[in-house]
Amino acid sequence: MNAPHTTIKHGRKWDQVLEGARSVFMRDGFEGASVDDIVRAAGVSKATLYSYFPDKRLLFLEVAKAECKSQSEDAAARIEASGDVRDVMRETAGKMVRFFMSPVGLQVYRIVVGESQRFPEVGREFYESGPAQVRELLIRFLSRAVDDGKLKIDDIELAADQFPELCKAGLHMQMVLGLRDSFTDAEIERVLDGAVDMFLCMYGTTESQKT
Amino acid sequence: MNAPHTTIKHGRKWDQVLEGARSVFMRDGFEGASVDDIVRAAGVSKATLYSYFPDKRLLFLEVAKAECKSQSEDAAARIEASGDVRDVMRETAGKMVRFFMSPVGLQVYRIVVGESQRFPEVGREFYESGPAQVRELLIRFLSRAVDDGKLKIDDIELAADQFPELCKAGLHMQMVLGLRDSFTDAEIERVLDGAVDMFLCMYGTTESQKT
DNA sequence: AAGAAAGTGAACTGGATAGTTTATATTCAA
DNA sequence: TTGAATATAAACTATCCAGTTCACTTTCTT
Repeated sequence: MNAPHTTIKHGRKWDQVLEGARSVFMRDGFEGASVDDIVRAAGVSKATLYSYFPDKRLLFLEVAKAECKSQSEDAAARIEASGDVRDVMRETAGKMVRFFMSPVGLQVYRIVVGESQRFPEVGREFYESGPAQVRELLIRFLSRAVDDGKLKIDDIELAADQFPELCKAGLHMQMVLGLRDSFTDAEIERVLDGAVDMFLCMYGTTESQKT
Repeated sequence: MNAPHTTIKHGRKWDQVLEGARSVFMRDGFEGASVDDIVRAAGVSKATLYSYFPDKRLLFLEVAKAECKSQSEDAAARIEASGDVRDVMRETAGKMVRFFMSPVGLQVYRIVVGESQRFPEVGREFYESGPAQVRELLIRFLSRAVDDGKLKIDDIELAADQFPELCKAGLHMQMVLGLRDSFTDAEIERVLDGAVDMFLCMYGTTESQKT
């Protein structure tokens, strides 16, 4: 479709394989997904799959990285936007939490957690391409806000670690453990509002006391 | 050793099997641990293991529950103690985070997360016997503090979910993903102090502003 | 149209592992 | 001491699955 012969990537079926892998991994997890299922879903032969990806693990890693990339680019667009600190944080919070709690976000997390013990590069690459990107973004955003006198933060890195944790308070664990498979918007907003309130209570200056 | 014939549990080798399973699961994860390894570690025959536990998953669940139980009892002792709110929270924070970040705590988490998709009762039972216990404890503690006028909290359940998240800000994920295998006491204390400061900034009344 | 590159399918290798069975041995209570 | 309950060792069943190979076909390029 896009760029007929400009594809510097790999052969024609690369995307097809990746998409098949994505859908099967998301449905069945890492161990649960058999390579035969993946080739069937991708409509591709096993030999083709193995001509692109040396093994199942690397294939998964590629899927996870693609997800993280698209996600963190999305978050970036939001956070670069200027505007009231509270509003930006509130929107960013929404973006983040809706990703961790999406089926894809949860499944990537589950698999990465499960595999990063046996395959440390899985954990590392996931972290670099997902959480670390968001963290950098937040750090830049917070630094700017501090420079502008809109926030007062001694330890910006700590603050950048605290915020995402607050945003998923209680929610993420229940979903990851399969106790709940969804939350209402009201339940989510309660947590997000709580996160932003608490964050600004600690680090806010003039604008933005508790709503 | 203890209680020669008082053991209402199961036969004589129950504990032995459980201990062997614990050590192998903690070393190799769930999929990584073979039942043959476990029986070897336990010094027990395979048939014996299967006479106590119907399958590998239930065996793991028993191990995880035992860990959680001992852990949450430990946390209970600390939090029931009266004293300055800040001190109790700070100590509780330390307890919690040192458990999540212990090899056993991490490994139980990794396995439970990995398996709770395929086996929902694993997630549920883990949650009930670990995080939910601590949550209840916190809720009771915070309610008391609110009644005594030491804290001001509208949504106590939210607060009880926020606190543990703050305590592991940045730390837990890096360990779970294998990016770091330990943190210095100073690194941990920075996060714990930050958690307590932020929590009390939001919910504190008279005593306990930022240190 | 022809040769090269990419893809196919199906069988195959090699290895792992959960759970069962059985014949034998140990433990323990009465 | 005896017999019932419990434990053992080891072989066995029954799968399952990642990754390879190869003879053959499709697609692309020129």
